[in-house]
Amino acid sequence: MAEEDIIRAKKDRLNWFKEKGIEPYPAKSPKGEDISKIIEKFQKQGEFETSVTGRIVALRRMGKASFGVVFSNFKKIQFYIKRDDSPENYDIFKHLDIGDFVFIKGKVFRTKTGEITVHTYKLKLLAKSIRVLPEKWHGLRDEETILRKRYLDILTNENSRKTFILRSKMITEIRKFLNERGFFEVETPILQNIPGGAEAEPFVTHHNALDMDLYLRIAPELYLKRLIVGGFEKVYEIGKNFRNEGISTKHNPEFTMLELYMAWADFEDVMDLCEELIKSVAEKLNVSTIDVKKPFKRVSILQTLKEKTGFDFSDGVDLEKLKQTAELLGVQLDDEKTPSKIFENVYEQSILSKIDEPVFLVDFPEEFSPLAKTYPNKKVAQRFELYIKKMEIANAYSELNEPEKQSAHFQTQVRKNPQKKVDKDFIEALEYGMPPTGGLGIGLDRLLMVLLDLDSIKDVIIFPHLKPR
RNA sequence: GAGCCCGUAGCUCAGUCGGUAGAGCACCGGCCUUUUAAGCCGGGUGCCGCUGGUUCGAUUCCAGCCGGGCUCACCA
Repeated sequence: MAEEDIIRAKKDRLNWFKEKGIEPYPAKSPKGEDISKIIEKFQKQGEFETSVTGRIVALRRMGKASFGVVFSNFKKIQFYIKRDDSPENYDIFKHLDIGDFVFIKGKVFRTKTGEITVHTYKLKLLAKSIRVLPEKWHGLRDEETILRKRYLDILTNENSRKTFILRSKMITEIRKFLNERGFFEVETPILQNIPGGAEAEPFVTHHNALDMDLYLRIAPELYLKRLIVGGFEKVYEIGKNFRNEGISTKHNPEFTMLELYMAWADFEDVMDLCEELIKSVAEKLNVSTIDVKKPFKRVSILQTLKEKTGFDFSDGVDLEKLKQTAELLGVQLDDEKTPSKIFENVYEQSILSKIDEPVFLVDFPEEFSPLAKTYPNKKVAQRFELYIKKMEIANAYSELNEPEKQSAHFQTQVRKNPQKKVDKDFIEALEYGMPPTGGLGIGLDRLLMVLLDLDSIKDVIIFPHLKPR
């Protein structure tokens, strides 16, 4: 039977209810007892009367008596219904389909094969389904359908469901961790006039009434630092960033970031906090992918390169020296690249390539870190990036709070890319004075990937971006 | 954006060295009052991703396109 015919058959049964004067999509719903509670209670006290609401996920009809399975709150319980108990109820039952939502009232008992079952004596339709759910045994396997029809994925695949439950728990635990330490949660603009705080291509949108283009934020950084200027000494934001670039197993055009800023702290204080935060979350989620006993490694990029090649970039980056470094280390450089890209390739291929465990890379050249403070008399940023399984998870600095220097860095960026604009308002905020501040950004999608040992960002984003069909 | 792989029924999957397809679940009809991947008897769903080409004949071979996966690039 073709899908169309199946849908027609289901609609026929839907109409049967209508013709009987039974509303197939009632607004009011009776409240059922939680399935896990029913099972618990039965194991303690034996038979009792109960009611359940849920979706029918299996039917075993046997003429004058039948079994089915209802599913609610991701728990299942079997029900039993017999014609002789109530021919009216049995008539309703005969017009139900897998996928329908029902209310069942009955007595909990144990069948002779040992299954805890609700012996139904009242049955009510709560919502009709007119489509075919994925197959009961294999569930939904097709990667594309899983992503496009996530509702069917979480309905049928327990692993997938668990991922998103853990995602929610992860974010809850992060909030708890930060709130307990006196951090203040804020929401800053997603629609921005000047997209700043990161090196990325923004999405452009348009405000009709003002007749002006706006940008979806690529980072909340510059706004959060304004709040430090304003006197909030520990602030954080959890929210989406939008970057108009390629999609991959590690990149979704919109992704969730945690950014936090704390006054009276530098990047090393933030490093301790970051490690503590991630270990605490790993413990709370009860995952074994992060060794919470072992301190995270700390590796200086510039020192390592100096040891390996003799080249020292702590007084600035020379493009020729950088290229020679790459060559010496056997780093593959495909085509024309920006110095910062070459540098990234160098440390990724020569330092990170062997390290799977969490590692803080420190000591980045100042010129690749326009928002970070440097060490005195050096061109080395006080910055770290946390890598786990070769994936960048976090990025942090001692925040640059010297307005002139920040302004100069912005102007350099504009010189390199005339599309960019200097955020003068941010500079002005710094001119009022910002205390010494440490800042941190953690990519939460990627953090979850690492915690759950998943290889694709699409597995941790409940509705990842896909091209329209 | 580039390379490689994939796309068969609503779902999970076979298959066709070129003669337009098949199994289980689901679905339809019948039997069945404690089943549980219920069972038994009968039914067989399909622009074989789309568009062209080669061919007497294409779901199969070839090309282009669409969608997905992986790798790379951009980036986080």
